[in-house]
Amino acid sequence: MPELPDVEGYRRTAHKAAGRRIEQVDVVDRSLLRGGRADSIAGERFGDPERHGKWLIMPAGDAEVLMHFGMTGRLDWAPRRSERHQHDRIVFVCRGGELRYRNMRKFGGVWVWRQRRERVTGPLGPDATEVDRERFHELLGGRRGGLKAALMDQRLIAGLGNLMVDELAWRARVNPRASIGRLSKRRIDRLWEAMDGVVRESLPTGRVPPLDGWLTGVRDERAPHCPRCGARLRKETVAGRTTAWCPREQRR
DNA sequence: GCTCATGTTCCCCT
DNA sequence: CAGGGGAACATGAG
Repeated sequence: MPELPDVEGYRRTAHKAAGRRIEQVDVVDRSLLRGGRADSIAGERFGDPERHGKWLIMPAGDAEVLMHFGMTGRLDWAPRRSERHQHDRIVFVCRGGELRYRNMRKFGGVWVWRQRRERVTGPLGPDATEVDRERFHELLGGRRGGLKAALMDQRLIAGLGNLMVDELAWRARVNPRASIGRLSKRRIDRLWEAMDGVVRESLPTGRVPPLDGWLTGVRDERAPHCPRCGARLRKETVAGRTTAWCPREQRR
């Protein structure tokens, strides 16, 4: 699940732990604690959580808890002692409840970190919520290669994932295989407007909404059709990921 | 048994 | 150096 809006939802979940004392950290699966020592934040209080792209950052005393969710991660707030899920890998037990980092496939992980964030996250571009039209043009301007790969690149813009990129390309009526260098200013404008709309409308939902009128609403069907024009959608691998688009509206 | 999955990284080419 | 393709990571669902 986790793209920008999903992680934004986890940030809201994490906020329930803000201001609370960390009684203990249960490292159920050691392999998901990718850096730092979990017991070093016992007794500290969580601060207000932040999000940058697909990263969730929780201050805890003089440390930060960095979380990445891979493809199957999530975060839950639950009463202490209530039954845990099979894939709850790291649990932050607080007064009044516990924050549970769950991850089935074990991509991503948790860091208890006191050094430069970038050493864990790698270089990240601006969060997609903070890229205005002008900045978008600047970011894409110096770039060659395919559109899809560029928008998925977290170093360029942080937070967009496979579903969102397909969604915004479809909304902008631009082919995901398009070469950036050959896109008109007008098309890049349309891409920015689509990105902005998809991001804004997804944020409150906590996911890329599979709504009527969204590509995400139909892409998982066996024979999906374009919600606008009804053409049969294409599904192929682009930039290494399963990509859905409308061959009638998103021509090369 | 097989294929596919909303992410990232690393290696090898061009 | 910039990009692209493919494999790997780990685990489940269909």
